[in-house]
Amino acid sequence: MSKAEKTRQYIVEKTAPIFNTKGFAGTSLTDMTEATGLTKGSIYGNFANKDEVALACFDWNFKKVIGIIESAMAKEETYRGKLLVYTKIYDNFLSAPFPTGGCPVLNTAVESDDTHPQLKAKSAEAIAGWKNRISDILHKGIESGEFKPGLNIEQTALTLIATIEGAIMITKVTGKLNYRTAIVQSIENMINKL
Amino acid sequence: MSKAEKTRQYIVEKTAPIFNTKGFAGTSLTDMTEATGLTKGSIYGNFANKDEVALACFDWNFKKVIGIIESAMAKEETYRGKLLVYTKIYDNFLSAPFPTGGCPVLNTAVESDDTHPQLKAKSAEAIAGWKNRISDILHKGIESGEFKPGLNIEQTALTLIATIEGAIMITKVTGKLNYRTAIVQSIENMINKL
DNA sequence: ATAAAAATATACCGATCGGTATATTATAAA
DNA sequence: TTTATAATATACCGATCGGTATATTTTTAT
Repeated sequence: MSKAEKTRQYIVEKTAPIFNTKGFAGTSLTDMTEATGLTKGSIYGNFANKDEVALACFDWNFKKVIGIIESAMAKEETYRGKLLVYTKIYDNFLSAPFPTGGCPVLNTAVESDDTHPQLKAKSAEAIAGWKNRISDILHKGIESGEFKPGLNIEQTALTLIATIEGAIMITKVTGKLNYRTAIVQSIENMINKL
Repeated sequence: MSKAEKTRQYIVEKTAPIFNTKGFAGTSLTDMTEATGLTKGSIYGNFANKDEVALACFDWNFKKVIGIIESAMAKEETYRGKLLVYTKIYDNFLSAPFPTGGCPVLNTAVESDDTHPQLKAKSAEAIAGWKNRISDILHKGIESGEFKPGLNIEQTALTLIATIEGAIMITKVTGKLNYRTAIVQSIENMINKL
């Protein structure tokens, strides 16, 4: 890894939490120089503009989430157990090692859908990938006889994602942990009925 | 209504769609003067600062949503029918007369939860009110014998809200209307099983 | 160790940011 | 119709915005 690659990585690590909390429009170059201890010249020697940093930060934040989920799923033997990872892990969604600022998909999607085509595309791609991963689990679970054969795979996957993201939004803005508990309960019920 | 009150109202009407699409940080005073045809002096003669305009705009956008839902619910005779209004109305969520930019609760909650305490408080209040309105319907529906007596009211209300908001986020960012249809289907199933 | 190349810092750009003091115009009461 | 007052426009403030040309320093390959 060259010096430039290390610095690129370092910039992303330091600024990703800022973009995920303040958003793209709310994050300034000054925020970025203060967080990294680098100068504008250094940052712009490694990235073409603010947009490129934000895009790299989204990837970084999203990969972080994926990594946490995938590694937890790997420990589960049943497909139902794998799906329940979402409810288990979600209890720590507002604390480390999850990205500071909450779910990057939710944050980025909501800010960018009318304002930033590139970030919007990345969010949409993230959701599509997430949907496919759940669909894959559901498919295998049906084949193995764990889930009912009649279930609508895509509908179930999308509903799971929608409910999880809605729960994150509600919990973060109200600060009510019992709200989270209630919704997570519903998700568990949903998964256990598959 | 005095001239000033009219102007205040006019400013809110014209800028509310901008705040709801670009967000608080993404909306500039220039956006506001261009949308209203007024000058900074005029706007700041009616509002103390940008924050106050944004807060008034949130109220305006949210009341608009409430109004649409309440009037549709009034036409329904059953409590199940009232709940199903959410699924029916949601099919038009991305078009008029809904606020430009989508659901103001979702948009404002996600942007403000780590950045703007006043807007955060308003979003949280909106969700609390929404939860109470659904809870009220569920309660009356149980009393009338329409819904099963054993159901968890708060949990059901919160799950409904979470799924609806998640669906809006997913639909807006992916642009896939069939995703919306699928999730709305799930919500309908949920309501019909109450 | 040296020289070429790459990475970083300095110093600056014009534009726009949110906000305001003051002058002008329009409103409303007498 | 006049006059006091309220509402709006003008012109400007310092600060910050995202971005860049150039100088300096640090890597890296020889």
